[in-house]
Amino acid sequence: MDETATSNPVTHQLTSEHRRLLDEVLDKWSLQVLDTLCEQPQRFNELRRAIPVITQKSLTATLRRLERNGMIERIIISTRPVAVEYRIAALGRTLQDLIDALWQWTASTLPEVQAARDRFDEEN
Amino acid sequence: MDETATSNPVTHQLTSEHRRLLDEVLDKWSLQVLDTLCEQPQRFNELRRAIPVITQKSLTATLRRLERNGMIERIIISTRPVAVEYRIAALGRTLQDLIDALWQWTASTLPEVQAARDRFDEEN
DNA sequence: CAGTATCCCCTACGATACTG
DNA sequence: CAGTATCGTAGGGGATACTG
Repeated sequence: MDETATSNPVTHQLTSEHRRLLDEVLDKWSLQVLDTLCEQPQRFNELRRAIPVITQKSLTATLRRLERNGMIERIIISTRPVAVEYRIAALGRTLQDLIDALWQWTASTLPEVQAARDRFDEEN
Repeated sequence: MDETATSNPVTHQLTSEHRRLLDEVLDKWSLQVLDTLCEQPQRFNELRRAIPVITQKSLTATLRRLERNGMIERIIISTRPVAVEYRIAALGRTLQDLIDALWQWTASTLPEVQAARDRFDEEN
């Protein structure tokens, strides 16, 4: 589908559009939400429990943004107290490996990063 | 080197430390700075020219943060008007493939994302 | 249950001016 | 050249209260 950037390590076409897409998808809470939804569909309050530190407001905003960008789907189940289920969309699935790679990267480099921080802070 | 998270897709140890590391390294300008430095070391004003939209202030802040986290090195060359060179550090190199993957992901999915946005916006 | 609606703060960022 | 210093603004996000 895309052989645009196949062997083109240097000249990226980094428009602000591309950067803003990453901004929207890699923002403060998105990774954790996507991560959670990659495992299985979740209801709104299930997500709150899965990510306890997030506020309702931020969770709503994150879900709306991800839905708008086609990363997740919002499914309304018309029961009496309405139920809403969020599930990862096909586009969101394409991010899964990247997200996993990012988490693994943090896990494996955090110790060295912290050492670097300590060095930097005491030099300063 | 790390077989910690090799076959562990579900239970990440997502402490706030890990998330904050991503926040510091994947912030608004970091990707572009790292990307540029991965190609070759750059002086301060070279970086400004490579990323024209960034302000001095933001570039300085980004460079300091990346240096503090061990991603880049700041090398002072004591000439009369002092020269400073920034270069990618070993830790920063470990991010290179991830960054490339992220850019490629944006490039290949942006059209679909925009279609999703259009759909979302007209439904609303 | 799944959200809105407010208020409020804080800091990220831009713009501009200045400096060793 | 490679930055600091200062001012000002927009909005991201928390806390809290309310609703179909």
